[in-house]
Amino acid sequence: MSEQETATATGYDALSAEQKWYPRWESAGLFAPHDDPEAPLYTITIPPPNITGSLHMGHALCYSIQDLLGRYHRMRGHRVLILPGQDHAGIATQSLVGKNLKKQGIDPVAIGRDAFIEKVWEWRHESGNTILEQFRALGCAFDWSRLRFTLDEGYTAAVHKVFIDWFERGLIYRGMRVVNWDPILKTSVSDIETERKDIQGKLYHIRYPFADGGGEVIIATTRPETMLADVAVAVHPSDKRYEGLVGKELQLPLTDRLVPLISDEYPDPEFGTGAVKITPAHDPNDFEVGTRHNLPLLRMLDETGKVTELGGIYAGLDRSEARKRVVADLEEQGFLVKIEDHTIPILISQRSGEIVEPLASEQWFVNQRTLAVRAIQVVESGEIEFFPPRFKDVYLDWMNNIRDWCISRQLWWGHRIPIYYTEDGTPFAATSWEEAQSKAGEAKIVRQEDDVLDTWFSSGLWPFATLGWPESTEDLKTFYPTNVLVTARDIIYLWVARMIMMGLDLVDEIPFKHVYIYATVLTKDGKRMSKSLGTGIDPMDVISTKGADVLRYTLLAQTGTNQDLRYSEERTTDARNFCNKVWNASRFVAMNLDGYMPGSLDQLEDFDRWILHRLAECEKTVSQAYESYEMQDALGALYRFFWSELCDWYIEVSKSRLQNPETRAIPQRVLVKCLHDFLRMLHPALPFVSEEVYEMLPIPGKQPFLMAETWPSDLTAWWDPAIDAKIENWLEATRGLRALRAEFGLAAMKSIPKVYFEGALHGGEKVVASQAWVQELVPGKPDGQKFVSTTVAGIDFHLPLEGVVDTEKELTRLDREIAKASEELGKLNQRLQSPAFVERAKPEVVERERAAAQALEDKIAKLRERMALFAG
RNA sequence: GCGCGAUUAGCUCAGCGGUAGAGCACUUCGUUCACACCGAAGGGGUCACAGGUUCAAAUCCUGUAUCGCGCACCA
Repeated sequence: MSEQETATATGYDALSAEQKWYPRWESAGLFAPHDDPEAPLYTITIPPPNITGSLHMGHALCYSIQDLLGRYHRMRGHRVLILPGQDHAGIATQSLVGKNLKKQGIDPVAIGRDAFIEKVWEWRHESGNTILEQFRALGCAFDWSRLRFTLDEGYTAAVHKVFIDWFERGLIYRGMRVVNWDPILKTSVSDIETERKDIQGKLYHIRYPFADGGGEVIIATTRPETMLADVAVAVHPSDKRYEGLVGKELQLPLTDRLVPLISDEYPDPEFGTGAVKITPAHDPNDFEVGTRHNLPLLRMLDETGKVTELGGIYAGLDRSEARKRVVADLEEQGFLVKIEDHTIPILISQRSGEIVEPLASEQWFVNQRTLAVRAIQVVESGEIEFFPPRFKDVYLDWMNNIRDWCISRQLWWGHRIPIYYTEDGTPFAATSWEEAQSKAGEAKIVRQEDDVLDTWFSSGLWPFATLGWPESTEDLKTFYPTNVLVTARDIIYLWVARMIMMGLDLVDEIPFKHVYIYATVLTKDGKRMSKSLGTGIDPMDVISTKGADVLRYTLLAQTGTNQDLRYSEERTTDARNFCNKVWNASRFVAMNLDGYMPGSLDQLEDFDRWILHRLAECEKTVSQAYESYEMQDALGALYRFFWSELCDWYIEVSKSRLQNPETRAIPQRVLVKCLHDFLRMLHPALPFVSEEVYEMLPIPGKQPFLMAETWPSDLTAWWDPAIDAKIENWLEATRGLRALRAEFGLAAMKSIPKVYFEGALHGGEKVVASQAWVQELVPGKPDGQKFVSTTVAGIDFHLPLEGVVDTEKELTRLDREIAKASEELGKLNQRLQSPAFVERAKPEVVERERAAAQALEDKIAKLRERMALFAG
């Protein structure tokens, strides 16, 4: 499709409007919190995007929501702080800069740690702010004066303090554990940096003979090469097949090692032969078995994925080559029993694309068990609330089964672990070499720990370290705890849980009251957007061609407590049309304000009261929706109010009043009020178009910016269900009459002279006549003319037709109507004739059904009468 | 294997105990002085399936199926 985006003279030009407002808001100082100490507070510390990041659809949604919440609460008069910042993103940044250097022919390893880190800072200053600029384009009203970075000075001090504190409390320890090892990046990686995948692999069955020559045990493995580091074979204590054999020694093939047959709960007797080779250094389960049985820890792979000295003749081979050779040799020497096809689950490292190797290595850990206790409590008690609530269980489930957290990474970019070692390897935690030395006393400090901390360790401090913790700053005292954390569901464990634990432990208060988990943005086919498949849509393309409001509307109008939403091109058209409608209708109002005088809203007509009632209804829905993270309900209500109520009816009905200087004052005031309030309610979602329209209207008490306006507060006074019912009746009558016209080919808006009616319109004659394009609506029945009729909302309309009425056509129409009404009546009567219904249903329901049945009977009778007339 | 979500008009979704709704798409009509990025009218659904509760079920309960998402296991 050729998207000819040429704006017509009457079309809203989003792009130029959007460029205009952001700098104006910013220079007016609207992004920082005001300093009224009496005002309620509203704080969000935004999830810090990676410095390597650029805006994707998930971000666009996440930060639009936060901007919406900020703008909404700002209009509510709250003291709003939306604090932005960035994460240093250890692995992502290090591998990106490393790659860049290699492209320039520089070997990152060769230049050394300090020079490399300098290069990273250079990159960070030149290119690390992309996403912050994109937030501005999206319209995010964040307080840039408080921008934080997880590696800035104060933040680093906070990280050190936590580490030292926890180390000295014994919560942090160093130990040998099996971790996810990326052999390309040569570092441990967290679960979130890996992807689970099932691949078609093999299951190798290998014979391990007993050392005494008496028989054998057959084990099965998917990674045969790891046998080089086997230290035992385990069987389940209840497994009868191995009774009496436990304790005997097995000759480990291809080596000269003997390993014991041990008994442990871990093997599943149902699987394979029930015997499992135990390789503690290369499998987390085996590691635990090894610990239980005090088995040695042998490593047959080094940190680059090559076979170690332990592997003897295989030493130096790559892990995949080693597998081939081991299998070949096993086969040749008669140890290989069989090879089966087997689906095996593997972990792929996101950064390198390499298969993650479970590998034992020295790492630093946090024991989270004691930290978890309060973190569980505050969620169970509801002090912290999840939206949607179902994520509470997800969180609690993980917290209740919490494990130790591996916080060390073998990288250069990040917070270097503040541990210093003496000659004999004793670690001291300190903020500096000097401090460590003084803690060590006599012993001499000889080196600092090389590893850096997991990025989540520092981002876990985000809600308070950004506010100045550990210093007792004004910001910390004022803005902590924050109100809400808006984030994606895949980091509930890695980040949300950590912030809660850290906040409670370090600041002694919850970090936020609400956790809102937003929906995943999918493609129009409901698939995950994928960079490699090219199915991702760049939100910046949408912003630069259609505008940020369009992007925001498309996303926000589909999000609430759902878990996915589908992004599609078609929907951006809806958004554009809506912006255009808002702009055009407002322009129409602006053009019809000749002689406009602000003033009180008295001497209102029914229609004025009706639209004000609908406005009040709209406000109620919108504020409730904004408060409960149901953005789609808010946008739906705004759309309906504006398009289907204000434009389709109120403006149309008011046109004649607006043309007359005698009658125009009131509709002018009502229109200005409706637009004023509507724009205020729309602003949090679509800040640009609302601001642009606000500018062109002569609003009483107008502020320099819509953004600085307050939320409409006087609307409950206009609540009027009686008027609503009355007007709804007129509208229904109008629609019925229009339909009748259309049925007989009388084009819409083409005026016809006279229509008769029977029944009560309660003063709606003029409105119905004008909106159904009838010059005169007269009571009674036409005399001596051919006419057609309809009954709607309890009123009969008779439409005289000049010339010859198509008798056939009219009879068919009446017949169809009778059939329809009869069918409905049948259903109602069936219900009403059932004694159970009449006795047990609520009286008002029975009454309503009775009335409906009566109305249908009347209608059918009239239709029959007309048929008789026509037939005769 | 366990858990969570989804299943309603061609598409995207709302409704969550009282006669099936919206937007888009579709059909017909309309160059009307805010808007054709518009207006009017209209067609289109056994609410995944099977049981149950109830006077009444898209809506509550129990299963089943399909899709998606987690968690655990996988030698």
